Amino acid sequence: MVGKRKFTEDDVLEAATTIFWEKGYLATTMQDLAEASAVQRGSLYNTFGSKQEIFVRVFKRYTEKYFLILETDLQQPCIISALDKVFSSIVKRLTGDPDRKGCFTTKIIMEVTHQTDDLDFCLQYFLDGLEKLFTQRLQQAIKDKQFTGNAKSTARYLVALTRGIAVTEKIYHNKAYSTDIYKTALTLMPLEKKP
Amino acid sequence: MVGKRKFTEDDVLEAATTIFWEKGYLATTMQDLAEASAVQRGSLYNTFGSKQEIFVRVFKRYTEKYFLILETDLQQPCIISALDKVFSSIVKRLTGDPDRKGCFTTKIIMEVTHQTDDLDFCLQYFLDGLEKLFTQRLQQAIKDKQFTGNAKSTARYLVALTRGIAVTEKIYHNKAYSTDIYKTALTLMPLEKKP
DNA sequence: GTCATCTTTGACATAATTGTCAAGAATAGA
DNA sequence: TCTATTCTTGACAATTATGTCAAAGATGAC
Repeated sequence: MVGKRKFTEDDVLEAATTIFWEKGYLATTMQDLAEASAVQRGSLYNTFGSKQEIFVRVFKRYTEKYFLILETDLQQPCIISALDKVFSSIVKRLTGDPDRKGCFTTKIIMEVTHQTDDLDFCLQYFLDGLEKLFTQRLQQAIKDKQFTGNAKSTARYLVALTRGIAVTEKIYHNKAYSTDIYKTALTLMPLEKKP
Repeated sequence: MVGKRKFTEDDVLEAATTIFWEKGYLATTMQDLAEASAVQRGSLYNTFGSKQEIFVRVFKRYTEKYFLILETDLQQPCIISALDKVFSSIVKRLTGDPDRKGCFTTKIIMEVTHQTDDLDFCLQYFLDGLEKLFTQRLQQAIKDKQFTGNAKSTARYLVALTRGIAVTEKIYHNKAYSTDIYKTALTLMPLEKKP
């Protein structure tokens, strides 16, 4: 059958996400994407233009979903619970994947930063978003007298910590290990429980 | 001139380190390594066998050098100074590279973990080594009454933090930003200055 | 000086990837 | 029904990587 589009762009992006996640950006070929999405290579070029354009859309799509999850996890009334929820959620996702693909964004950041401006923009936008969400929540905690400290600096520190856990988790893939790390970190923080 | 080896293995490994660092493992070709080391592709196969074997030797070589630096930086008598030295040393190296290659080991970990057992072993050996060195130093600090806390958990937390800084630094490449992160972290730690 | 050994070197066949394109087929609108 | 449009499909040429190998040159032990 020829003449009418036989796929949705979102389905392709979903399939492409898996492939990019597994193989990384550079090692993924248009052939891989075509097979994974069951769409001909030519059609992918027609629809998306290039591998990079597919990737940018994949990454943006992933970013939006990630922000939603983080925002939700942060909505606990108590800052201790909120941060605990964020980290346990991260650890759960990382260690719950039988394929051990690891953290998608961290993998991509370490692989493709400084290759093209379009990619750089996506990646920085992602980290900026994390920082912003943590900062907002910490500012709220300060207002609520649950936190004493600098919101922005602490937010950056927490962003780095999430990335660090992503890296060590890739090697050890051990829930107890990753949990120990973030519990240790949270114990150190100037947090006060006021529900 | 033919008949006698015209290169040293270490020179090849040094050149290969740069290439792997810049391009990552998968994207690096034997052709790249041949050009960078000025050694024919055939000679590389003769001498090392395969790209993976070259890489394993590159990574082990790098690991040894890294351990030496970390061990040295940790040898400050005061634990506060020791950790500050370690992190400032890391940040200095990362932000001091005009090519912005980022952290070699973190990049490789996120790229190639779970591809082959040989690679996995190298990577885990590296992280295990970091943890061990941090643990030993923290145990010493406990003896010196400079630190109260769990040495092993804290060591793992510090390892994760170094990896996290490596990731955020890759994006922002900003010394003040990275410094802010580790200073924020160190401020939180139960450290006491006793020189 | 001779010979065995160790390397280099260029070549080769195979395979994979890329980006493009022309031909063909289904659909929608007039 | 006719036509313009849209998309699929298979094919193509160009490029690149891989792993191997035979020919040939230099060296050192004897």
